[in-house]
Amino acid sequence: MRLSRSFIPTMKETPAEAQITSHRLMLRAGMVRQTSAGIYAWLPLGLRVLKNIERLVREEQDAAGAQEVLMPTIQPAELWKESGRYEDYGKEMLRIKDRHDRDMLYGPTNEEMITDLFRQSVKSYRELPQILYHIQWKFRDEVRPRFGVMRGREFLMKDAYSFDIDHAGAVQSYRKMMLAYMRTFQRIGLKAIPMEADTGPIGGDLSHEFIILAPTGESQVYYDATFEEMDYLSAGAGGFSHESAEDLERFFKAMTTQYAATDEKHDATKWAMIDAPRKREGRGIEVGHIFYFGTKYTKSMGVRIAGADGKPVHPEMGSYGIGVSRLVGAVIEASHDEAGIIWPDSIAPFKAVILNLKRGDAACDALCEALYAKFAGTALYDDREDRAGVKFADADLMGHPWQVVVGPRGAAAGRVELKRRATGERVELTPDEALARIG
RNA sequence: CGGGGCGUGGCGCAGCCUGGUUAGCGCGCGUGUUUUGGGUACACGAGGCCGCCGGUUCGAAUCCGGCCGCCCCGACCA
Repeated sequence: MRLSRSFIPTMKETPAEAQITSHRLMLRAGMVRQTSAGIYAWLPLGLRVLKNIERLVREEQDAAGAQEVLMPTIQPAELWKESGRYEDYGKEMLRIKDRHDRDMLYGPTNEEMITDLFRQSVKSYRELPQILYHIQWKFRDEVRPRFGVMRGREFLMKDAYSFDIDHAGAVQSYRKMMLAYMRTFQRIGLKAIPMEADTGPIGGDLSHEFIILAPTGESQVYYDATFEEMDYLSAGAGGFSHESAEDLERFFKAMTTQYAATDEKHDATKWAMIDAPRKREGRGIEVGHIFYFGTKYTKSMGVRIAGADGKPVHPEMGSYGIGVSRLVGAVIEASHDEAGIIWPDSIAPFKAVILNLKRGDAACDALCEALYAKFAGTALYDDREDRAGVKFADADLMGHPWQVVVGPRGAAAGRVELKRRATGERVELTPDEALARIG
């Protein structure tokens, strides 16, 4: 994309409504614009990041054996009346009426709907286990939306639902999802820690929230450094496979025996027993939450399937959420500096930005065009007629992992400068060397 | 939902208390000159229902009332 032709409205100053870092940077970098309290429009740069996170989440869900579906945003109230949550959910649920005066709602979550879909088709234990997920916009009419996309009323969420014939199977599904989550967060470039959580309105008796560390987090968290040292992506010895019950068991044990707690569940006595150098504490942002809730919905909604002995059984369920749009803000909270955002390579909107420091200079223009063509759409080309300083500042602000700086001096000699955003390190290279380095 | 604050060109703000010419400043935007590796300088220019409705007044951005919107702190949440 050529910056001169793009819709990426960067700003030098921060709009007054934005207080926390990620919100300020997202507005300044031209990623989003607010349309109402807690409701945002995603502009090209922000949407690219959102899509990248969505892609990683999808890949890991698929790898764990979950199947993607897409449920509607608007749901009939009947399903919620059936489960009993139509009354329980309160004002957070946006209730609407259609032209026939039927009660509808904008989905805040999808347990009821997925359970309805399941009961329509699944009749036998032979068809289990099943894990279904979708990535869809949700609406929760928060009393007080804040922190930009991290606490919006409308948000993009990946929610998965597992169906198993018995408790043992449900636990297995739960562990699979937990592993998928740790892999997902690692790929996004985050250190996420699973912490035991209350189950809240969704109900159930086994639940973990996934928390990443960032100074602006909403709650105080404590955990053992072991979590940071683990590699959830490696396949060999020490790694974990979704397919192996032993691996999942070992993985789950590792996740639940090391100390990790939010301030609500913090146990000062246990904490005191941990070696000081292994203690990690700070503010945390919740980026995912998983629940096992057994037969809560299959009972209330009358779901029965044939068990092995031919007798009817209520399947056991779990649900698994990742705040996809929240992650965009959360990553920025965890990865930025004075100058702006620092994108992890895996979710960056562009691999690199090409800075043409002197548009109109034949050597610069030619070199930039050649580079831009080689990137084949994966780089942003700053071809604006602005001063070098403006381009440097915007490049840092937008946070591209690599900056390929093309100035008249270097261009004449066939050289460019490659800057790594995260470290600030710069090297002079030939264009081909730079391309190879970026990969 | 309790407490606090704010709404003035795209962004950041001043003006309001003490009503009175064409509503001002910085940034950004346009044109030109200048500068040419970290938000250059100068000149000229475009751009405003002063959140909305009503009231007071000869006269309202300014005073009064109502409404709407947004932000922050707290209680609550992916």
